[in-house]
Amino acid sequence: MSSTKIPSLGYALLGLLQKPSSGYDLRKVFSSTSMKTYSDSPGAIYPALGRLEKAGMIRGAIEEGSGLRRRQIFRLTPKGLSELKHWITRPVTRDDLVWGQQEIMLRFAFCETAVGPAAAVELLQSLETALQAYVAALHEELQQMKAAMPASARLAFECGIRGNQCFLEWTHYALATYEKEGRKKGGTL
Amino acid sequence: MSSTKIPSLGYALLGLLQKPSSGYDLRKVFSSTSMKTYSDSPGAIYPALGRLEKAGMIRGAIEEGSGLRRRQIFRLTPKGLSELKHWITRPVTRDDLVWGQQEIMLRFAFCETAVGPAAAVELLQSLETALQAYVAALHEELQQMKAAMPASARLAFECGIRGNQCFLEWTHYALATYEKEGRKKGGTL
DNA sequence: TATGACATGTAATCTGTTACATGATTAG
DNA sequence: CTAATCATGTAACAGATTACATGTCATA
Repeated sequence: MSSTKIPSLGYALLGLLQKPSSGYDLRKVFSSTSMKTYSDSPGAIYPALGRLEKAGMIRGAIEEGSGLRRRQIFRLTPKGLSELKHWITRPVTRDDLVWGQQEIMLRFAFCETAVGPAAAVELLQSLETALQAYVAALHEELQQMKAAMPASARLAFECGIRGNQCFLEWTHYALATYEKEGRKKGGTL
Repeated sequence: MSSTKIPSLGYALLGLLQKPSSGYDLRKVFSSTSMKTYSDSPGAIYPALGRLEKAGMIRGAIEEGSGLRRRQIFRLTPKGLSELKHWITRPVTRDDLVWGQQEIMLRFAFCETAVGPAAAVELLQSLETALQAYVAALHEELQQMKAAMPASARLAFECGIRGNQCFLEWTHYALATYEKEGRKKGGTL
C-alpha cells in the first residue's frame, strides 16, 4: 500500500516503538542487549527517526517539565502500526533466507505483541516451508560442486547448510512451544 | 600495515581474484552459486575494483585480440595478496560473531588456497574459542531477561543461541576433517 | 567548578542501489 | 536485420559511519 521503501533499521525502530521511546532509549537498546547488529550511532538513528516521522509512521512529542533536558518521545501512528504489521505478516521468501535470518527473526520477535500469537504461528509455518525448499536446494548445489572445491570452501558451504538445518529445527521447536501455549490457554488456532 | 579500510565486498573480490578474472566473471560468481549475499550489480563491483586498483591491491590488464570485446582481467598484486592473508589470519573477535558468520566464513573459504591448511586449522581454533565465550554470554543474557520477554521475543533469542551452538559444533566437525586430512598426508600440524 | 552521564543533532565521506548508457559479437 | 548475450561503465540517490558540536543536569 505505502510506496516508500523502509530499510531494515526503520522496521527495527517501528517494532521497538510499540513502546514509546526517545532516540536515546532506542540507541541504548541497540548498544546493549542483543540487536547489536544495528548501529547505535546517532548519525544513523536520528535521521531514520526523522524519515519515519516525515512518512507519517511515527509522531514525536517533546516531553516537557520532567526536570531533565527536553526529550522527544516517539510513538507509532496507526499508519506506522499498520506498516509494521504488513512487514511482519508477509510470507517468507527465498530472498529473505539468502539475505540472513536477521530480519526474519526481527519480524518474529515483534510478531506476538504487534499482531498476536496466531500470526506468530503462521509466520513460523511460512518460514518452515521456505527453509525446507532452501535446504534441499543447498544440498543439491553442494553435490554438484563439491568435486571442484578446495576443502575449506566445501566446509564453508556445509556450514551454511548446517546453519539453515538448525534454523529449520528451531522452527519445529518454536511451533511446538506455541502448540503447548495454545493448549494451556485453550485458544483456537 | 596498510591504513585504507577495505569493506567486505573488497575482500570477497581479493579472495576471488586469486584466480585472475574480469569484472563480468566476478559478477557471475556473485549472481550464481552461493555468495548471493554480495551484490552482482555493476555499480557495486566496478567501482570496488577501481578502488582496489588505486590502492595497489590488484592490477588490471586489457586482454587483446581474443576476438571478443575488450575484457579487463584483474590480478592480485603482492600487496593485495599480503592484505588478503592479513585479513584471513587475524584472530576472530566477539565483534566478528555479533556481525554475522558471513565474513568469517568468507575468510575460512579462502584460507586454504591463500595461506594454507595449517592457517585454516588456526582460524578454526580461534573461532572455536570466540564462539564458546559468546554462546556462554548469550545463555547468561537469556537467563537475566527471559522473565520480561514475550514468548516470541524469547524464542527469537533462543534461535540466535542455537545458531551459534550449531556453528560451534561445525568448528569441531571441520577440525576433525582437517585432522583426518593431515593424517592421510602425513603433514605436521 | 569540573567531570561524566544524559540527550540530541549535523557534516563529511564512503559505499551500495537503481537505473541508465554504450558498444561488440553471436544466433535466429 | 534484430534480439540476446557479453562486457563495461556512469550518474543520481539513499543510507550508514565517523567524527564532531551542542547543551543539560547531577555529583564529587
